[in-house]
Amino acid sequence: MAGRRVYGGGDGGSISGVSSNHSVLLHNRGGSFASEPLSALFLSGSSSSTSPSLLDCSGIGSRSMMSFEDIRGGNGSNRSFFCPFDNEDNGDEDLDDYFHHPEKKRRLSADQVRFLEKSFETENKLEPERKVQLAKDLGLQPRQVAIWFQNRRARWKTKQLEKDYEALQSSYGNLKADYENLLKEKDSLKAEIVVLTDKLILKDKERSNSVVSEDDKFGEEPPQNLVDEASKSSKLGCKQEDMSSVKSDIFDSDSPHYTDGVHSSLLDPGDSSYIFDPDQSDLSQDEEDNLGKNLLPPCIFPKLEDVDYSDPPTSSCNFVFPIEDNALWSWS
DNA sequence: TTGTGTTTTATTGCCTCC
DNA sequence: GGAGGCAATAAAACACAA
Repeated sequence: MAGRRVYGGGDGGSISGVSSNHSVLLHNRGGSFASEPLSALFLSGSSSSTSPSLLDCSGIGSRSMMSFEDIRGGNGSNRSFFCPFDNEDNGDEDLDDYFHHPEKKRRLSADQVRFLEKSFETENKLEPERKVQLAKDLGLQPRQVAIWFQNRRARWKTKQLEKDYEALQSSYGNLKADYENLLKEKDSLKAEIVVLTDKLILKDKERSNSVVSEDDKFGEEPPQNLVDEASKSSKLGCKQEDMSSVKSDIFDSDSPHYTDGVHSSLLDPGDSSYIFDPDQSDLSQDEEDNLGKNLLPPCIFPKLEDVDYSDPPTSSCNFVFPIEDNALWSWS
């Protein structure tokens, strides 16, 4: 490890300047290598009032450490970390095994893990005193306790990220459903507009016809006041810039507003201009001209006297659109 | 039994804090 | 500058299907 971290010293263990994991394991399992303070630490472990009873591994002598009583009931792989030679029948074999394969890892016993888990639930950070105490109680090196907590925190973080991801995913699903509902609503409102527009065009034609027949009564030239009124009406209804702002998104279901599925402007209730932004129109100039001149002739708008302007419209059926800075509202 | 994927234990290097 | 945390990673242990 290139001398970066010296295991043991600060953690209560002692590895006499040898810092590889290999050496740590030698110390753990072969107590004869342990320095005096480390031996004292582990041999005093059974005095802890909070720990389950910790056993000295008889038959191993100074090399043996302690373990939970019930850990010993497990299979070979569940032997106590510090008491790997508790099977008297093959003790020598194990001993031999350890000194020839000192790098072998041993998993913590189920009870040790339970104990650590409980401790982790209480507090997922480990103060030095607590670390030493836990190590004492479990018959582990403080360093091992620290590593366990570190790995446990990493696992916890991963799980937390998974939870957060699921929450975000479900939130996204809800937003998407809302968005799709809004799109449907928008489509139906557009259809409604088309129907009403047709009706108005029809009505206007009828009215024109009646005007023409009235004209017939007075000769070929219409009276000047009617010409003026028609001209005024035309200006009111078809100011080109007003019309483009009205038409662009009404007739544009593929507006760039919606290119990414969830558009911030759409979702932002503070952005009242999102529906009628003229810059967002993707119609050609010809189409726009047609919309301005033909599709929405001046007469599709009700005459001023036919509309109640006392309250701003809340329904799209009014033909006056509930938008801020709408030129239609600046007529009066 | 063996191959393979997953979990657990441990190391390394970098970073921050005191 | 040392201690400790974290991310990335290695490697042993384990689980399990074929």
